Amino acid sequence: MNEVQPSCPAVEAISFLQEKWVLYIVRTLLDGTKGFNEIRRNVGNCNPSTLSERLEMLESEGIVSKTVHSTMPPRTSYRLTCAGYELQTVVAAIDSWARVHWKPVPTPELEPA
Amino acid sequence: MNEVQPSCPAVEAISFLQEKWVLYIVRTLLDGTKGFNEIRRNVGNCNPSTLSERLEMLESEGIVSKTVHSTMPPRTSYRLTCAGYELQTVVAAIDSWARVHWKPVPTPELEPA
DNA sequence: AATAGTAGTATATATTCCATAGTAATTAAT
DNA sequence: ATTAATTACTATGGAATATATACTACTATT
Repeated sequence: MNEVQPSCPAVEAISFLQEKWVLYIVRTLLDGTKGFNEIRRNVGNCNPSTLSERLEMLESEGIVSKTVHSTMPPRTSYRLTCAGYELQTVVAAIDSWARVHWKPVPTPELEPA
Repeated sequence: MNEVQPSCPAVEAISFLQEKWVLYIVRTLLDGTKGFNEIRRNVGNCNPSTLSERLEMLESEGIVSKTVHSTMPPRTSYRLTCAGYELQTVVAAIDSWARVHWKPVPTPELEPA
């Protein structure tokens, strides 16, 4: 049943959601419009070439929309489209799964000397 | 809010869910127990070294459990743990998002000669 | 008796990712 | 007033990751 059939919607969706940084990017944009470097930081310091490539592809997939406010000095902003915003259900599912199933590594108590 | 904080559950979860092939592997195992090559095929022909590495990590994360039935000839099976099975909510969220938002590339009609 | 299938591992190559530097102009700090 | 930091990227070369392919020893099917 859940095999990879070429044009199954879920397969296509997974194929871009699984690309490195994408879920983090979507997740942080759920908080609102942000600039390039802001995303970069919020996402955990993605390298700029990679982020640039990911954002372009998300734009072409209709998940993210980009607005250039000025070229020099550069000032741009990225936001989720409606379709992109609805990925919040996916992020929420991950989040609640993680809250239940994530066993945090126990922080070792500092032994008093 | 949704920034990458080191030990936030969602961040940890995304960090392995985003690894290549992982979502496909989980998705296909939702259908039940499967062998190595079966997963490999169902997932879209993942290369064996990569699949092996991914399955090991999913096992160590407690998402997948492995049973060796015989070593020679090799016969092994993989299945989701309870925690792994509950990732179905994530897969379901992706699936329903995709059904709504995936615009299939229109197959061009064959022109009659 | 020959063929295909099992679960991987090993190796060499291809693809992807990363750190770093650099751009020109504005703003914040000193 | 001068300096430093910040903006959005691109370019480059090196590092990490993924890939195709061959291989194993044994069984089940043809």
